[in-house]
Amino acid sequence: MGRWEPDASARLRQAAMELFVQQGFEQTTVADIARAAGLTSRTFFRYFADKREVLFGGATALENHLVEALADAPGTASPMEAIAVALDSAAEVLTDRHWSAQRQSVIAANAELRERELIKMASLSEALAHGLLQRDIADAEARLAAEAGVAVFRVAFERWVAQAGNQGLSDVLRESFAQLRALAAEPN
Amino acid sequence: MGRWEPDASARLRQAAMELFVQQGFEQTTVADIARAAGLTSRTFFRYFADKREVLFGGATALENHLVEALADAPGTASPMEAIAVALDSAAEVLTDRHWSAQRQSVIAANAELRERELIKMASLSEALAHGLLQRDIADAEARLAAEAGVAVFRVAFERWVAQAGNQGLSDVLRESFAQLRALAAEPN
DNA sequence: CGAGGTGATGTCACTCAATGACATCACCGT
DNA sequence: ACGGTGATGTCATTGAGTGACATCACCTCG
Repeated sequence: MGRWEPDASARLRQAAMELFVQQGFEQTTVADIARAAGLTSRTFFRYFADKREVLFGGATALENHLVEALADAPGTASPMEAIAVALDSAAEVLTDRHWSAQRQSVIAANAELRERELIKMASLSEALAHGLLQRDIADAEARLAAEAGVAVFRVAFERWVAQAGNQGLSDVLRESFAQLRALAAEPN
Repeated sequence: MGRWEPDASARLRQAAMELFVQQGFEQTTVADIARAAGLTSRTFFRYFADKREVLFGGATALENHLVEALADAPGTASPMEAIAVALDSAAEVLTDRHWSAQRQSVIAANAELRERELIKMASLSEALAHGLLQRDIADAEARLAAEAGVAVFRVAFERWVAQAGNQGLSDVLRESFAQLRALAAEPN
């Protein structure tokens, strides 16, 4: 037995999620979270850069996953095709729809958390654009394809967590991509 | 003569911009800004919800402008066409390219400011989507068109402030929309 | 003209997020 | 045993943000 309980980071994440669900993000202090996890605030900030970040630890992992999938996409794929392949692989990580929904509702209820969510999405977009550059796509084209792809992802993800049925994320993504294609093909 | 110097809000904005440019956002305290404007921190927070907001006062005005332009777009316009019309009207507000560039560089240098910028863009996207709903566009379609349109706007705006030449924002926007059309038309 | 209301600002006290410096102490290998 | 290491705690401090209340020039109304 170690001197300390194991998995301090996971305990903090779990305690934070529970408290946020119970009393909301603002009403929960970092000291509350740390106490619930049997630690001190100082230790919280050793694991998370700030109070919000405790909810976004998985975002970096997701981003890496998608970037790898993009790199593995067929070399013959068009930019949007490659982006679609990459986003589709998110379904491999986001398996627990209920947990995603709970996290989404905490984030939706707080402006600061929505901001953080957005910058994570922007980071994802940049990473995907960078991946397209590796495929000799021109800069503006790559950024635009990545931005549009992430826009599709956001819409699809929200539809996926909110749906009454049990459609897979992949299917919702496919439908949303088709919708964008239709929209952009119209004269403008 | 009034008891106080006029335009407290404008003085705070100006002092903030100068200090941010000189020493950066983080290195500037709210007390610094207030002192430079001949006021106290407490008064700063009466005008701005938080320290970041002093840079984003114009965002609401821009949003309103675009929403009005969207409402004025021809009823026959397709969703993307209407969005393009609305975004084009931004050129009427964003006339001072140098000021925009200066503001952009302050924002780009700080993660918290980038977050705030993103949520303003998201708010713009929501407002535009809402405007499309008024035109009897289906929800998912409206959100997607708005998201894609704002993605185009972001790319175009950055190109506009960074360019060496003197191309108008309208022209850059038109080019970026054409680029999206080409990207989305490709098989995926 | 004087009394009282109004609105913008100041003052004070406080909470909480965040960080740096330094102490503690179980465990591990030598 | 012994010193190093790493995870944690303790303490002090800064700065953002807020609530309660005071101040005071100006305005209006009797």
